[in-house]
Amino acid sequence: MSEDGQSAATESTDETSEPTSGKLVELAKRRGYFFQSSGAYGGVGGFYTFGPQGAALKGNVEDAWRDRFAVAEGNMEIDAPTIMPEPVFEASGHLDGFDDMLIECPDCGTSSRADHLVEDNTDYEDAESLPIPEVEEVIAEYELVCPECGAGLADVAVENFNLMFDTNIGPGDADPGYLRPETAQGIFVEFPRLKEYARNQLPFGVTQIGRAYRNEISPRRSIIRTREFTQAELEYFVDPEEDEPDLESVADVAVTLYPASEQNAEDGSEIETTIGEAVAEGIIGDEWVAYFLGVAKPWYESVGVDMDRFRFRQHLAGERAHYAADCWDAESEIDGNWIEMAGFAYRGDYDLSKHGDHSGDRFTVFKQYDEPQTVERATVDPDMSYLGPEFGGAAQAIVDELEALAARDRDAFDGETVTIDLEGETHEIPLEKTGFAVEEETIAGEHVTPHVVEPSFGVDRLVYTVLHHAYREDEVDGEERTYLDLEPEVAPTFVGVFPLQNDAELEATADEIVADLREAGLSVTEDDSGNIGRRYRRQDEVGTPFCVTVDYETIENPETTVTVRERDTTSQKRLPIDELAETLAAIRTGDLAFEDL
RNA sequence: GCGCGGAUGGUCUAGUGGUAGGACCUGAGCCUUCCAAGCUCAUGGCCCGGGUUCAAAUCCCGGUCCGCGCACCA
Repeated sequence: MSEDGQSAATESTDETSEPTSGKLVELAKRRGYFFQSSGAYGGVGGFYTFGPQGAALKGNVEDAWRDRFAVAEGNMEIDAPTIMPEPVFEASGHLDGFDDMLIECPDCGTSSRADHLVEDNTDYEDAESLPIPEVEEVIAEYELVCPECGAGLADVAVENFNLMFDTNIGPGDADPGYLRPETAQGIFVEFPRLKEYARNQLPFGVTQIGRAYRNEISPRRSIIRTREFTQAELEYFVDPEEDEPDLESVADVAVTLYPASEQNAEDGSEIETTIGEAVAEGIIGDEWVAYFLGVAKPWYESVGVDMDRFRFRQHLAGERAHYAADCWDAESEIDGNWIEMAGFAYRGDYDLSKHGDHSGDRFTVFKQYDEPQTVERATVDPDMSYLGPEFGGAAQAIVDELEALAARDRDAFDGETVTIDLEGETHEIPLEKTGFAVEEETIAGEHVTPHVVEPSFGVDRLVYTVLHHAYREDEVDGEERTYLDLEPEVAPTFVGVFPLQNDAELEATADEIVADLREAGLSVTEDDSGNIGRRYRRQDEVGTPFCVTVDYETIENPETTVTVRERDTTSQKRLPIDELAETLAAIRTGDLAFEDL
């Protein structure tokens, strides 16, 4: 976590320019946000447990995402299994595409892609499709060497490494399955049924919040890169020819963009613009992607991402999947490094077409024309009682050719006989034996494969960013203080309730208040230990926005008020107990501000 | 997976070939009429497995985990 070099790459924006990751990870461990899993058994790499505060924060973030991307957009949410059978991943391309052949140099230890080595140094073009023993043979035959140190790689084993966790479905290994490497496939696979729920009307969107698994070679940076993580994904299915996003509603959203052209430029930099302008100037190539960027930005802000440390970065041509026309990431800055929090991709019909090809089902939507179209169609209905005896085994081939010919060249049926060329031989078929006819057909519509726009969010990285961007250090009355400036909407604990001192009467009143607030649906913690300042600091450190203190005025005053203390400013106001729950609930939903009390 | 560095109560850390000390936290009590105060007491630890040794938390080897760099990140 060195400061040099890294922080120079980006202009840090505020008082937290000093790296805080170390301190944050320590706080997260101590206060129950997240920590290494299975610690009692030595820990396991790339797996983290969200503690009591972390699970609540993550849940709140997921709820906020659901409100915005499912409920507010009118999309439907599903919950698919995390394990799916092998054919799903054959179709999706993960079985091949996620599979790397690695070969490790015995001398210098460098790992290289064995298939790339072969392709670069031999005439083989698609080494990835070769079985491993054959790749090993080729390496030995061509005496390929390590690209780093030049050591010979003949007789070095090629390891197959697939980033997917595999398992067996049921007993034995006849039915392999995989833990999904992204939640998206669970949506795509169910498309034929989901489109029924959408009553075959495009556009429609399906969301899913769930776990995905990748057996990363090297998990890093606490919960930034783990082997099990949570995604919140929206697959939005559109008719590419007709559907258009409501760009107007997000046109004025101000965004920081880092387009590919700027990344490639010598002195490129981020661009401050609006969604509307970026589309007008062609910076964002796809309007759907632009729309969801416009939805995402204010949402990120609402859950507490610092907009001075946030940008959308366009994928460079090289990092884009081949089917993606345009792709942007949402990135946040953590100690001078930009990390990817979400990807917004226009995936075309790639996914649905693949599943349509590989499965027996139809991954299309029937699109009705405004007016039914009448077309003339030439058909044949061959007389098999003639063709069979006449041509024997070739009869079926002749039928196929007649059908093809009718579609291709109606004029061929103008004469007394029809001429068929079949494997060099010419056959004359009497016209009346072909059953040729031109019919009028009414076509009500067509089957179209929808295109997919995919906003895909990493929830863990977002939670990490929210914590990191909320981390604050300041001084209160000369004492150092650490607090988390979490948005009330996502803060895991919303209010702490304290009796000012050890006093049965104060404690009894505090108990009643706690019960009231909990009944109002607020997340409440009660604390009567130590002096009042310590209790305030405790809540500051987990980011609890408000604390209520029951003092002697509360039990003496007929109006029975308590103090409400706000976390960031530590300022206090007195509120009547009977208005407390209602007022705090309104603050949490954003309908009321503490300053206005 | 490779290289470098690291691992001591919940957290942060001191330390030596002779079985560990501090600070903070936490709990109990006293005190206390609003911001980590004070006093008393208490709980709690050498990452795991081998080896060397009379003796290993310390030295050696292997592993696990963490951080960083490389590679990887459809």
